[in-house]
Amino acid sequence: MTTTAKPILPDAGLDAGELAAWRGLLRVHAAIVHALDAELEAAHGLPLSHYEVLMSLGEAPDGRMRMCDLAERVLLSRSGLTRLADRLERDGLICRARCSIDARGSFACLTDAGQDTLEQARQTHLEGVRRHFLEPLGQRELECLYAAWERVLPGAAR
Amino acid sequence: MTTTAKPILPDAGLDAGELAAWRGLLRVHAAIVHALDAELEAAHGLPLSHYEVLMSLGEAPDGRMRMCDLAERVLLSRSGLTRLADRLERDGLICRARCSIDARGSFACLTDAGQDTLEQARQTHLEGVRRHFLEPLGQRELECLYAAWERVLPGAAR
DNA sequence: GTCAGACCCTTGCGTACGCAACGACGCTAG
DNA sequence: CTAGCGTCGTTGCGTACGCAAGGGTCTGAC
Repeated sequence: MTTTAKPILPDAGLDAGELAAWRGLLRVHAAIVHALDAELEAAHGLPLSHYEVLMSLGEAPDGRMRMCDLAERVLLSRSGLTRLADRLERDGLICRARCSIDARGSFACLTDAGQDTLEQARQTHLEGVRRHFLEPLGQRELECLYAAWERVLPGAAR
Repeated sequence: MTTTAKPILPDAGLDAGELAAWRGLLRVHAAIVHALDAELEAAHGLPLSHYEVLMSLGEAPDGRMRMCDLAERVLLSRSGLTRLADRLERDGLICRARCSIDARGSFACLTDAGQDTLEQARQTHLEGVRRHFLEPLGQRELECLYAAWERVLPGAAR
């Protein structure tokens, strides 16, 4: 508390402020992700994980991305993304395309249906992020969060 | 839709600062949780989810908690906790006790082995939380994070 | 040319989780 | 007492994920 640094014992527990910052991260993350997922599912039958893929593709040039880049973007393992892409392909929201330059790789491409779904779901998702996360925070907190992320994981927010 | 705050288009995307705050939350959470889990597993063969149960019990009076309270504490569904408790019981780290007051309920209780494991793993976990999360942040950022959590999810940090 | 090693995506397998349903039990009203 | 409803923990079932292994492909050294 009074100590900004730590002349504390090596195995000292966390003080109240540290604990609050840490537990808050876990609880806020869990609560918001759960709420966003539920809202997206209720409004469009689309899980958050699906939306995140569509959104990533929507932001990418030509609406397509290499599978390995996409996996990194949506915080999934490659095998995890393979199966998520399988589901999205089955639903007609994306399609795969062989990469002409590197025959090892393949692209995930947004289909027209995927684009439509993305545009509809986008409203719900943005509104949810604003309501659950951004609106309660002021400009000061937002800047402070960004600064914190940059210190903890440089480049995490791009 | 009728934007309460901003005079932006109804479907306006997030600006750079908002996006950074939001994406940072997702990425920082994923990175830290993954790192903590890997370190705990490497050092003690204990997944983070197991540790969180032991820690919660260790903080509770008499080292025991009702299953439903414990589930809420570790951010799991009741069924999820039932099976997690099964694994911990099989490993001898906790045991179940019938609740004499309410015969519907049961307690999860820390065993001696569970206490030992907790004490060993505690060092690793605290050190990880400090190194990955607390140390990069200054006192100012910590307080700001706490304030942010309190606005987003009052009481989230207790 | 070709061979070793790295990379990309997929697949087999094991595991962890949530939802819904269930039985056991507590609580309250009548 | 007992009927009705809510709560507690568990279980069946379906699903999502990661790790490790595998086949196809690229690259660079020789």
